[in-house]
Amino acid sequence: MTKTPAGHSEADPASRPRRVTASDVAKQAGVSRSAVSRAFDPNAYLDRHKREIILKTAVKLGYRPNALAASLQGMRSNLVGVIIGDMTNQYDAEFAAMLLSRLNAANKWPLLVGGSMPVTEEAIMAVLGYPLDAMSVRGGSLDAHLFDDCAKLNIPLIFSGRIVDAPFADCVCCRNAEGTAQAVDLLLRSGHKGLGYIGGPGTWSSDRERLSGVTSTLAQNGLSLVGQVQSDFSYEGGAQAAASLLADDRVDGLICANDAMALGALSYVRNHTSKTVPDDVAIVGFDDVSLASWPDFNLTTVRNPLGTMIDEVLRLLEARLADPMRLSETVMINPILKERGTH
Amino acid sequence: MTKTPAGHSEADPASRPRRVTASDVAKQAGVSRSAVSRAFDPNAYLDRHKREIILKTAVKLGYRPNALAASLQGMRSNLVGVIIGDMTNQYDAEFAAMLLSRLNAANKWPLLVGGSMPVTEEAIMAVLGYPLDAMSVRGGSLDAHLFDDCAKLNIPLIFSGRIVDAPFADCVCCRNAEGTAQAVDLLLRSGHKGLGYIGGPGTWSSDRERLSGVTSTLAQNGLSLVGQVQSDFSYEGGAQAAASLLADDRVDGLICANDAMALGALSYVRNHTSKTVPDDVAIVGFDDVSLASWPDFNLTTVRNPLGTMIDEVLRLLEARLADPMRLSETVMINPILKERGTH
DNA sequence: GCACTGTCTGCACACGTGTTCAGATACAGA
DNA sequence: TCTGTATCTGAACACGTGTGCAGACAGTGC
Repeated sequence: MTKTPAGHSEADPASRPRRVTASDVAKQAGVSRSAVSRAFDPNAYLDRHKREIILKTAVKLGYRPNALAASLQGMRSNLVGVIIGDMTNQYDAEFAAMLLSRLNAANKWPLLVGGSMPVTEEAIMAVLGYPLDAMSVRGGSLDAHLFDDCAKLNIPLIFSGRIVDAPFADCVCCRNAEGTAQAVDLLLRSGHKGLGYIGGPGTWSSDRERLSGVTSTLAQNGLSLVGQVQSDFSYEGGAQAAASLLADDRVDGLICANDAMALGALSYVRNHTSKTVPDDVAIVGFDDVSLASWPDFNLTTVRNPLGTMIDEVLRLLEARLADPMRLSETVMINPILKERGTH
Repeated sequence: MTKTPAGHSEADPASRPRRVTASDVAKQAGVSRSAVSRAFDPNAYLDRHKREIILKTAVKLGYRPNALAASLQGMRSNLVGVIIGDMTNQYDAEFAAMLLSRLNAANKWPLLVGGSMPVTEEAIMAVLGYPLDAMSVRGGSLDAHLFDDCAKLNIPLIFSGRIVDAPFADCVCCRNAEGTAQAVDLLLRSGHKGLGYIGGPGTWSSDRERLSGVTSTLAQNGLSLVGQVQSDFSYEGGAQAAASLLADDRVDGLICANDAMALGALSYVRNHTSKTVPDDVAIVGFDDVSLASWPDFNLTTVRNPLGTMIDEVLRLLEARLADPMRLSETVMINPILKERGTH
């Protein structure tokens, strides 16, 4: 751990584990460090010729202002924390892909928490150690005291797929109940009255909303669910749930809380029963992931509009950064029924 | 832009857009700022009682040491740049999901570039403005001068899915040619001799290697490709390519450079021809994404072992951080043929 | 009492940057 | 020559943190 300061020996640049600094550029170009700093600000007074020299030596040395040091001066860090659920889930992966590239395009740099494992609180705490401009939280369930921590650190929160009532927290969410209500209406119209529901674990509010859209619409028609299973949002889980629900011969329609489970159910019916879709069993999903429109599945589903969702997330983010004191805003997005071949 | 310093008025914490700082905690707890700093270092001398008080007020105020300010002192930033290709691609999404959560588990925080759009050079330059400990690059094609920039900034690079010869750059890559060679062998053994190849744009080395594995193995058997198409690694592209190749009746086997295209090809054969798989046409993919094993597809494919790949990426990362001067290491990973139902 | 050790503390510096501030230079107008 | 203005410059500060350093204090052995 000798930690040699390496004495600025220009001879062997590889032996210097330091980052190139503005002082290095200044020394090399024969100007003051302030001048280097000014060279990167188009509005600062600086001799045109001198600026040219500085920028040229900066390129030569590979200098790049340390964004972190800059953020100490009260500048924006342009870092945005992004808490992603389970990217092995199709919809979350598509959401992440789009959100991340949109953030990049807006010159914001996502610091990611999550991926395939459940997000731990230590992970969130660790990432709060960085001076984030904001944090985007996708679905999931987080302890409420996290909000307090973020509030104390002045880090605004933007939720998607979940409504949270907290100051300086904005939300964008799908009208889940309306979506599943439309799905039920569709199945009733196409003559399927023995409906089974494949839901998630019920821990997320959006999950519960989707269920309530089903039950209330059935109730309006004087009906109720024939069967109901809590599953795990996965393809395999959907297949298992379908197996259990279809053991009851009255079931001639399955409403699923997401597409992955709907695809699993569809696969189960095709490969493990003698029934046909949609004549014997209708299946409707939720989300409209790209797979749903593949001819192999051609799944009827409720579209949870990804683009609109992310447009709103970014709009809310910009608005919050522009005015940190603005009132919380919640945007509700209308789902769109996509009628394909499974109803 | 009045930029009020907000005069430390404890009355209205919401009007103070500053982050809670070690000095704030020190003032509140009646100790010196150094003591606060030491309270977070378990090995530092500090009165046990005093440490307790400090940690308690830190929690109350929501204090969290600014990791960025700490990184100025020569500490690791624990930030790792991650350049992801196209996460709407199945394999890349699975790769990203696993890599990101593994990084989290290792207390490294991924700063993401990319997602669904091609990665721009400006984006990479911008993210190099942060004091990254390292950068992980997945496949794709990046300008060589990027390597120079990283070298000048002392940011080690770790490539996956691509071999790059540069100092302080480590690589982990699949033996692509061997993988497609196994696939060709399999098809020849099962009696398919009229092979067509669906490749990528040919800009990535791994893409070219997969092709060469096909052609060389065919040559060893005195054969050659009946047809060949350059596509775009997508499901739709695969379907189109299959349509074009199968116009030639001699073609009774398709080797695809990735699973997405193989699934597209499979779908085309099923839905737009009278041929059956695998009797009339055999199809083999590459990667073994989770969809490939779904009963709906049951795709024979060459497994590009994700877990092993990422294990190695993390091992190389740790090794490089432990010894920045170590020689470049390239790890080659053996693909595994997964025989399912399409050959 | 003296020397020594182990524990504890605050001051002061360093890190790399943006920006203020006072001063310098050059040039125009009177 | 003097005043004023526009352009330019470097020193100095601030940001929030970790840590070296010197000193303080208490306890122990002689």
